[in-house]
Amino acid sequence: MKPARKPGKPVAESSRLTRDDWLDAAFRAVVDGGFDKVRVLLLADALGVTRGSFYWHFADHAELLSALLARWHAREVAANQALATPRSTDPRADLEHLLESVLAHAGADLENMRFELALRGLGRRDPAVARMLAEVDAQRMALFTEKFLRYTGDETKSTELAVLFYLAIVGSYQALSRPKNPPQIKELMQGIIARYLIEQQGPR
Amino acid sequence: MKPARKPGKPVAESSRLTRDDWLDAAFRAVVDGGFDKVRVLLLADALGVTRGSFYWHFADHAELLSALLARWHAREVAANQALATPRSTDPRADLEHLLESVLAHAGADLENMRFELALRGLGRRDPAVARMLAEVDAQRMALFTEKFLRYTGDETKSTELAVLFYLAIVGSYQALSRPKNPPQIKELMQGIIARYLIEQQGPR
DNA sequence: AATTTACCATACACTTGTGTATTGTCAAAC
DNA sequence: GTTTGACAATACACAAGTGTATGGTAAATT
Repeated sequence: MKPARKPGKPVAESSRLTRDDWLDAAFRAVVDGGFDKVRVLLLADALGVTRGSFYWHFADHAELLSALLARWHAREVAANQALATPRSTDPRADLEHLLESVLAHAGADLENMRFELALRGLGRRDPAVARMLAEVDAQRMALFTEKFLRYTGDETKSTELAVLFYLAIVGSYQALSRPKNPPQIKELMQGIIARYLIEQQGPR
Repeated sequence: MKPARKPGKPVAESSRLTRDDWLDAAFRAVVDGGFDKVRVLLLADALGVTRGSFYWHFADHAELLSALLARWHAREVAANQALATPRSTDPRADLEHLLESVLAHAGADLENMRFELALRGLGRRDPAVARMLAEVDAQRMALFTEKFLRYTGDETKSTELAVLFYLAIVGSYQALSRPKNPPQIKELMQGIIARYLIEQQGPR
């Protein structure tokens, strides 16, 4: 009846809250409602406490936001690093795996997509956020370029296709956010790669 | 010294304001600052009057917003209709003209792009806005499909390429909003069309 | 010339958000 | 078993935003 949460246990249903619990709540608020739904009272309600708790864990509202952004950035950089090492010796399978990883499918992916979308909205007003996004975009674009290069062998072709496909993925985040679109667009892209783009290729 | 503004004269520097002046001010506020910068006091300051004027022209803040959205929607539908009738007998030139029209270049185009970006942010919270955007997206996607079809002759190929390119354009609105990108991406797309995608074609 | 009409200013009430200060409480450490 | 410290509740002050009521003014009508 008394969970007795030890440090390091992400139980998230204990009696006392931690700084990360507030960050998770803020993340959820961004996902379903945007950054202006990150308000201290709303988060406190969601967590079942009052605002008094918040100002123990964070100096102010701004600190919560910057911590949230820093966490996102660190996770994205790590994810990109993980994707950088090829998971397969087959360049085609490797490229498709990258596509699947960056495209949003459902569940947690969907949440990350919504968060990133809200983040891009922030980036239009906050230059620091814009820089952070530009850095992550550049990393992912480099990933695409490299995978396309392994697959096609053509340098300029790879950079151009990487730009086109990555921009299409970013665009799909919001122009096609209706139900059952993510699977569609994934197969569409795979089909385009297979049928139109790579005619005169040969894996090295 | 006294302009004596007659009805229908868009002087925009007269003594008294009109409803459209407020809409223009709201548009500007959205372009450089987003929808939450559309506040009655800020607009009044920008227009050189006080908030008393606003509540003569509009019932409330919500009416201003819906009028602004309605104006945008009407203009976009008109623009799409204008683009529907081919401007050239050469399908390739027609397709490239569509690309140029939808891509943002500079000046007013840039402003429209920023507005639409902010609008997509709104659409994530307001289903009515989301529907409006989806309708315009569908119209533009149909345009792309038709132009590609005229160019390639292949039905499924055209729809797939239309989706890919239109999504890339939407993505370019925000992932590449740095200076001197719009011209780059335009030529990148034209190059991709010319070099990779259309190999086995012939205009009908 | 008088009056209406269109537009603007001023002042107030209300709401919603942050931040701060003070006090309360439970569990662990001593 | 006290004491300490991490966490939470309550209450207040403050700022920024909308909306409303009411009065002022200049131009257009008549």
